[in-house]
Amino acid sequence: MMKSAEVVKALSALAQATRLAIFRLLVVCGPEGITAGQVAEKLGVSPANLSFHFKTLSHAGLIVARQDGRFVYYAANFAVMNGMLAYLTENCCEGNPDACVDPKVLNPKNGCPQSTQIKLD
Amino acid sequence: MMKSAEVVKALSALAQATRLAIFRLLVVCGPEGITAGQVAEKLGVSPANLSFHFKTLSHAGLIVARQDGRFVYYAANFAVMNGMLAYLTENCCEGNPDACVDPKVLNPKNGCPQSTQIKLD
DNA sequence: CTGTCATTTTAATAATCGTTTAACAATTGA
DNA sequence: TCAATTGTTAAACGATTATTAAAATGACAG
Repeated sequence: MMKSAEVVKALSALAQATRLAIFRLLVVCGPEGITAGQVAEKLGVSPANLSFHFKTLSHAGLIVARQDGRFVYYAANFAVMNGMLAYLTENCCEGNPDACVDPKVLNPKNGCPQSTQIKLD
Repeated sequence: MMKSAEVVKALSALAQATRLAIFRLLVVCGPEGITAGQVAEKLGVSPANLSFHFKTLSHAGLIVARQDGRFVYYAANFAVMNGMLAYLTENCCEGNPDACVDPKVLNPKNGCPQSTQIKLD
């Protein structure tokens, strides 16, 4: 179970347009991740600014970096993301979560929406 | 589907210890909500400060207010919360969400964890 | 080595945010 | 109406945050 301070840190990290876009891109890319340069190109962010935001996300535990030669690969940390989501919804509706049900179909294994098409923004 | 700016607003609203505690309390209380005074008492927050944070959460669409006599009841807006969570996990792992699976058992109807005990912090 | 590529760090600036205090509504019951 | 209760608003202050440009690091190919 995550602590409040950790969750606040993770939410703060995501509460910024550029970082939210970075994170969503990494979520789509899965555990292998993509290079910092690819992220910069896809999102049109300057290297210095991107590095600043990577650090914030990384410090919050939401992404992990792995160096490969000259490149640095970044990937989403799904455990922390899921921990944060669980913290937000814990004990919802006094143990009767059906009271806040959403019609969307979600993957029962991880609570992610079951979409077939892939697109961002 | 929520827009990036709305999600950033919702995440910003939750990215603060007091507001996160307020929201979690309201999530547990369900759609009926509780009064501002009860929240103040449970969390030990001054009325002025609480009102300030209510406004931020309300402006982000995460909570709704309803007046009843002298009291103002606040309740979590589950639709916006679920929309925010869906936005974060959209298209995860290029449509193979099993790659980021979490062992926790989640309610397939809404993605909330299935807990039996109720407790905060 | 030397130069180039990929990324990070530093420093500076402007903008936003959280808390407190005090004063201000709105509702109700005597 | 008067006073008590419940909650909101306004102003002021210190603290945090995002962006930019420039310099610096680290890795590799020739």
